[in-house]
Amino acid sequence: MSQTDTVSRILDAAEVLFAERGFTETSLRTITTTAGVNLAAVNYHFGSKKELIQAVFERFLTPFTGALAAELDRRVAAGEPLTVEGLLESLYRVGMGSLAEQGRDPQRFMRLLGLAYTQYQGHLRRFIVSRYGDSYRRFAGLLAQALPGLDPVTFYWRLYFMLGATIFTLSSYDAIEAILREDFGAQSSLPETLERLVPAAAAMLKVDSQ
Amino acid sequence: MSQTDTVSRILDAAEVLFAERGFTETSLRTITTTAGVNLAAVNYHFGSKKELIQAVFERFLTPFTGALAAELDRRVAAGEPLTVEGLLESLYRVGMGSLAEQGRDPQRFMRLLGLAYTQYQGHLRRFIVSRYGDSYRRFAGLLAQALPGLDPVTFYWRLYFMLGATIFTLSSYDAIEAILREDFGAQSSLPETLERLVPAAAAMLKVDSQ
DNA sequence: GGCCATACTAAACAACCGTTTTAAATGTTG
DNA sequence: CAACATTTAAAACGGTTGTTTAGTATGGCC
Repeated sequence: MSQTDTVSRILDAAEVLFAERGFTETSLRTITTTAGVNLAAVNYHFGSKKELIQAVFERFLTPFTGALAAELDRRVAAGEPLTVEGLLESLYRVGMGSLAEQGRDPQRFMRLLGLAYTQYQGHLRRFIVSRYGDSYRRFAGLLAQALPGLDPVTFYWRLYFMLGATIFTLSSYDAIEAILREDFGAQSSLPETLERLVPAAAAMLKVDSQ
Repeated sequence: MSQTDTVSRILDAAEVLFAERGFTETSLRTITTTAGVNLAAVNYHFGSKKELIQAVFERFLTPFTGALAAELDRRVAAGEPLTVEGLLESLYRVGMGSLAEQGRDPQRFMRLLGLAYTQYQGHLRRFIVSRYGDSYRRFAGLLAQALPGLDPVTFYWRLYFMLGATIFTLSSYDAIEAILREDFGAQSSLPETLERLVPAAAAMLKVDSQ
């Protein structure tokens, strides 16, 4: 078993288990046994549990923000007008695509993003902000440009409303979908849900202040 | 020290600490020492940590859903037309009021609600659904009536979008407010934020499907 | 005062946690 | 093949967790 094998087996198991139960609720022993590696391997390869958590986020946020930057570059270079709906579509499409092509589950990362906000892990928030703050600010800036005349404070509150609706809904996607399927017999796919989310989120961002 | 004293001191401490750090990250020893009671008191009065968590939720959800029911009754009895904005205002006003009058912090309960969704505590979700599911369904039903012609599946997805925006934003209210205050020097109160949230959430619910 | 149920306390319990240590195995390079 | 650095392995470390036990105090009632 080569090093990269052990490392990625740990990351794979940690990713799934963290998304399922959270960080504190997942022990290194659970991770290493489901990964089929020795307990001490985590501390050997990652140093500590904190650094393992950060590595899990790094592995999906780096390709994601990279793909988003490329997509935004492409649109800007092509001179396409950047509308609110267009930007949201880019965000969601890249989020789905950059993960799906690795055969990984988009909902899982939404759950992880939700945990990063909710859980009591100061180091994680600091890590994400310092590492990916620029990507966030660029997207937010373009979105603000697509909403001229909106005062900045209102814009940022609505940006958080939008993030909340997105992260919260998609991180519970499987549970919500199961409820709706049971109550209405109508099953909906993740792309369909995103097609519902784009106009709804756009309407929230664009509504005239009372 | 009377029984109710010890019980409510434990609940007070647990409420604050749970909201701050989550359930697993808060030990019974931390709770009991900040409450100034003996460690064994939790198991004596509540049975287990799980039941303490449920008791914390019961103490604020029961008055909240009660006040919401009364408010909805009042509006229905008065023959007031129930608009989307009106229902959201009722929801938020009751949420603020029923807690503020007890001198408790509304954001704290939003954080707890957010945790109930995010954290890996199956018993909690089951407890809340079985205990307060009726209140939820009544509010959702009235909101659906205020949105005639909207197909049910789309309505429910948007309801979750709205819940996500609300819970997510308000549970991180203090952090978001601090960021905006630093970047724009404009400080906003919780009522002001809810005034921004009502039209934004209403617009999301009401937007014509593409 | 004597009795009894309720409430509290101190101490110990077994189980689990993240991490470290020490040693064995493996792979790489001269 | 020998020497070396890297990786894996088993075992133990000290510390913390939720819970239980056994004993003490407290307050009301006959």
